[in-house]
Amino acid sequence: MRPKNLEKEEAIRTIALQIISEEGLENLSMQKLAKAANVSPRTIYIKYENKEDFLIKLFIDEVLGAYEKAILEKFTPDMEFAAGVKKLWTNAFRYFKNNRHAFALMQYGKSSPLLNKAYQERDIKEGDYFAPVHRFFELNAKAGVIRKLPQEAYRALLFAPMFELVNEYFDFLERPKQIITDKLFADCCDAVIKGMLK
Amino acid sequence: MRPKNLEKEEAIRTIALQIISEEGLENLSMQKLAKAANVSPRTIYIKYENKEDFLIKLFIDEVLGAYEKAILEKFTPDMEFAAGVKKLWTNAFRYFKNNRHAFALMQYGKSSPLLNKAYQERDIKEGDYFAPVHRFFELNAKAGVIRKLPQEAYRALLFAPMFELVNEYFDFLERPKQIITDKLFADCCDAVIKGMLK
DNA sequence: CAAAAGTAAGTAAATGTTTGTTTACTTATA
DNA sequence: TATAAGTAAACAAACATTTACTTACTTTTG
Repeated sequence: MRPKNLEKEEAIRTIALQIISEEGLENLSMQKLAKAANVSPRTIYIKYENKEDFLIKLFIDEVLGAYEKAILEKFTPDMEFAAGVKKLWTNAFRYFKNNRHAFALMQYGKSSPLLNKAYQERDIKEGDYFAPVHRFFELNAKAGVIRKLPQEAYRALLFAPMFELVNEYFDFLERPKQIITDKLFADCCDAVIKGMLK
Repeated sequence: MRPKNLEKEEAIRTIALQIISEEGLENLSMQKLAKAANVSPRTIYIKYENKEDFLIKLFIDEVLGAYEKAILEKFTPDMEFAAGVKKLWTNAFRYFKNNRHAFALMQYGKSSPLLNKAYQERDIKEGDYFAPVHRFFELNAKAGVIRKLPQEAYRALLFAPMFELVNEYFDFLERPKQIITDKLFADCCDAVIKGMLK
């Protein structure tokens, strides 16, 4: 049996993210992707059932999974609140800086019904998705360090500004001067922390 | 000369937003839209040059413009900081609750390169886009009420969590119990305000 | 221990469908 | 009656996916 060429599999995923990032999800076609990845359309369909299946797996495995892993590096739920939040923010900033294309598909995850559905299904099925972060909030709320709010509110207050800053960071890459520096990022993180404290 | 039917023009825009919201931007085609709006494809091309032109105008006029108008209602740059932020948040929440389809396209504005480009061009051309909010931050920073940060950081800290909460609000509409209540929304607004104060 | 057989990986080209847009024509009103 | 608004049907190009075939490797066999 002919063994599969792992380089081709990776090229398909990598180039898909590139096209989505540069031209938009609505401009990604299977034929265009195959051509750009130097592969026959059929090759994509060996691994993925159809386009929908491909996009969902790309989103969940390549983007969500890698993001989750990166953000939780050296983070534990029992960290002191400010230190924990700073760790999550710096982890995320570092990861996205090095994975711009993944960030683009991540953003689509918030608007596209297809990916949104995938996200919610995963969230329900895998109860331990971001579980350490859940637990981190829970512990700090119990200890009276932060206000008691639903997890959804914690996520909105803590992560939404971070995403927006990363977005701005990429926008400014195409302009003469970058304003989203590590210093500014840290200042914003402080503001978010302060807002959540009791 | 036969006068144009304004109802048809509106149907085109309304139904486009509906399709984008329910099936995603990538599933909106001109022929599908025409059929759904009970109109010949040609009719769309009377007013709009092509699909790109249509989407950009839909995004800017129907979504951004209406959002801007709604959010600035009874808001002035000289308002006291907490009161001003609360006004912006409640205006936005009310507007989106009544315009779910517009919110969907708004979210795409952050991911789609096409709409993103349109957004940035508008932002540059019309210097007074959200000018009252700009000025509001400027005044409060000068007065020493809030930290001094770039406008981009203010926007990230102030608006990003609000958008995320609206997003959650719509997600929870399809579940047994709504958790994004006016009360929770107000609590989160307080947290954001507190974080920005000096 | 080489050569043949078996097999999944891979390709190029074609499938029928849907796409954005246009053509040739009709309709409604100033 | 002049004219822009509107329609139905058509256009080539691009779409997702499949068909029919070849390739490259593993395993079995003589």
